[in-house]
Amino acid sequence: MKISVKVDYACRVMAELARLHGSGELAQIEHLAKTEAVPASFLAQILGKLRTHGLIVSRRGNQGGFTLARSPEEISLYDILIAVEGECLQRSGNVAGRSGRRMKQVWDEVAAALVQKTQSYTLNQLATKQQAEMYYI
Amino acid sequence: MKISVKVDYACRVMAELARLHGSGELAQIEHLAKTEAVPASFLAQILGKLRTHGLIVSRRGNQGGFTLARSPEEISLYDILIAVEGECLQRSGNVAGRSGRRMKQVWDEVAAALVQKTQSYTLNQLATKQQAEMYYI
DNA sequence: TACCTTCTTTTTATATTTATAAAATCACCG
DNA sequence: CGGTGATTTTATAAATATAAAAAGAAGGTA
Repeated sequence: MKISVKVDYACRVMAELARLHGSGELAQIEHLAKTEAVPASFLAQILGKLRTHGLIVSRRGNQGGFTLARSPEEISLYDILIAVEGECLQRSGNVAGRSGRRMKQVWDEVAAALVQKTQSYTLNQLATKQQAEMYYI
Repeated sequence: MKISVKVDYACRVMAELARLHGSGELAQIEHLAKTEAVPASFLAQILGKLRTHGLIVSRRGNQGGFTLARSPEEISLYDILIAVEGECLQRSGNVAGRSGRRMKQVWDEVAAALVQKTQSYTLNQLATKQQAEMYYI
């Protein structure tokens, strides 16, 4: 029940893509890896997931790269979570024992709260232009 | 970002302890393992954590076993989570890159929502006597 | 005291996931 | 074509989760 660095990487990179959104330029892996401090080779796999889930689009070849598939307001933290991790707050176990069913019910309710919370954050909230500077004291 | 079987085991066993609460009897590992379908050897370790965190008390020797350290209404799902997993929704990564700080802020807010939700469930809600039967259709 | 029961701690083992890296391959553009 | 850069595949080290077992400590009892 913790946040993997993989999903954190994904969010940071998506935030950077949100900043570049609208400029018409494509961001290359190297750029994303450097500005968000993510290992480039690892990032390639993460971008693959984001792409197959339709959050970003890519173009190969010269001047290729990545860009958001839709505008930042239309992409939520939850979307990124699902793309990278599959599900959020899934139980790895089974429903057994005297309390198994009741516990599943409870976990489902807790998960629902988390879904709601993560859906309330969209990319433009994660990546306002000022934010980049705001936190350098 | 998923629920480990370990913490699910812990909650189920705590629910059973809540059912036995007040009877004056101590529950032994074997009983808990059977009624909640948890591997006994694994359970020994889990009970150790719950004990060192002050959620349950134990007695050795003949007629020994475990019982809740306080009443079911005073033990929350959050307490169990902390005892077994250490923290809830901790980020494994670091705060780096252009979006690192902002993301940490967001994760902290998401975690706060989860803390609030899990604190709202207490053991008596997880273990009402009827509940055991209620879900057998 | 001797002994049995049950918790307690530690050790060991295995499987799975996570995180990372490298290399090979494919597609696009000029 | 030729180069650039995305995409896929494969490998692997490290960490974590899960499980089993054994040795040890404590408490009660005969």
